Amino acid sequence: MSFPPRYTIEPQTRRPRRRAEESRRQIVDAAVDQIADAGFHGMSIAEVAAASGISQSGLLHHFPSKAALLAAVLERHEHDDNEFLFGDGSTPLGWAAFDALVSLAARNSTRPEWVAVFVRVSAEATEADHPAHDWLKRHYSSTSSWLVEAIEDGVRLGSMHPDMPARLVSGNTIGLLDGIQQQWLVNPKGIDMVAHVREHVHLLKSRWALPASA
Amino acid sequence: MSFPPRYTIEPQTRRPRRRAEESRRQIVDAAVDQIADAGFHGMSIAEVAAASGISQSGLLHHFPSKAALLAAVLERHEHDDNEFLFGDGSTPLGWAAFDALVSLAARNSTRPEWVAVFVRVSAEATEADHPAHDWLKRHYSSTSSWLVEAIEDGVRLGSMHPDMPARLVSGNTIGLLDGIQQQWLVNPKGIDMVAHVREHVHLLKSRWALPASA
DNA sequence: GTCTATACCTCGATAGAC
DNA sequence: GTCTATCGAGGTATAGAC
Repeated sequence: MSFPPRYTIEPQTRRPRRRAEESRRQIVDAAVDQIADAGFHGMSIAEVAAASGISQSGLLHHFPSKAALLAAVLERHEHDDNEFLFGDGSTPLGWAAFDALVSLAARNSTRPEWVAVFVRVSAEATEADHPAHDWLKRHYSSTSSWLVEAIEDGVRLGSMHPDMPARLVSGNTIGLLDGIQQQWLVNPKGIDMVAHVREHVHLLKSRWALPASA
Repeated sequence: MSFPPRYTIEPQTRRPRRRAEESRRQIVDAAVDQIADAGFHGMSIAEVAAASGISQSGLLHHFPSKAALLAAVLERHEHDDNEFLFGDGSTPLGWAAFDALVSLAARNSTRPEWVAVFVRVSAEATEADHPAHDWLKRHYSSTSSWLVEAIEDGVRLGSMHPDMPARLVSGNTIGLLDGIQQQWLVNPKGIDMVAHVREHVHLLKSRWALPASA
């Protein structure tokens, strides 16, 4: 029979909460790389597990399914982008919104994995029963209405011409951004994403910008 | 011992050549549908075989591998597009090239499966060891240089401004086309591809067109 | 929270009869 | 030219010990 000592140094369980978050972070990191290389269809949770130093079942403990893992990846992507575009809490208005997209292109030039993730998942998720289909629809509609509102504000503020076709311009701008990213992935050395996007914004300004009036 | 009859009606072997071509056509048709739905990664030759009324091994007799089947699909796609753009043997010059792209968008509006095939395969083939990677690189470089040449001709003919940045404009136009097709797949009712592409071409003309001089 | 073991499926491709 | 049968690999997910 043994009594516990009066004063014990509790093993302290090494902050399990903290460890869990660390594991999740590593897993998402590895998933980003895999999706960037092979798309969601092409990614395997076994390989992601191996790359993040955990067993396949260990991974599934944190993310109960492949789709759940994808959701975590997309959530981080969206969070990062929003942080970048609206980090200071303010929403760019008028031409500032288009200038912000040029900055976004510049930032994306430094993160090819994320560009690849976005390009691949967007294309796959076009399918109606893809696990990211709803995400894609939300992404398009929110990005598009953000740009449309920026244009409406620009018109209201007098920096943009009232005849500017907001929906067409916003769809075209988003499409161009997506399309250029794809070309850049195929040929990173040969394509200057920033120059392309900037040229497009110049073109829009040359057609629709009004002289700043007070 | 038996002699062959003097006059025989040869069994005629039911034109095996003809049958083979018919089988191949059906298989490619089914593959187009499958790739349109699930991409190349997501397509399975077993399902394609089932959909085209042949066994899996029967399919592999005509196309020895999955990659070979994809190649056949892409070949038909490219052949159809070239037929449409250069059907009469002439190459559109100057603004006619951009107008031809508007027509192409109109035609694509009637062929969602082909748009889906293109969007998915393009995104997948961005990966360096994808079986369609070389095809994609060739596609981009040939489309791009066609447009660049059309612009150079336009400048030479005096219908386009010499300051028009040919490479940027051509990359942007191709990118916009690709990006709009993707948006259209997600929301066919809400996106008018032709209107978007036409607006872009209008924009370019408003900036770079020169008054026709004799 | 992480592991091993495994169930169960689908895939691409081959072998060989007809 | 088309079939059945089968191989071997690789996929997601679950069960249960530690």
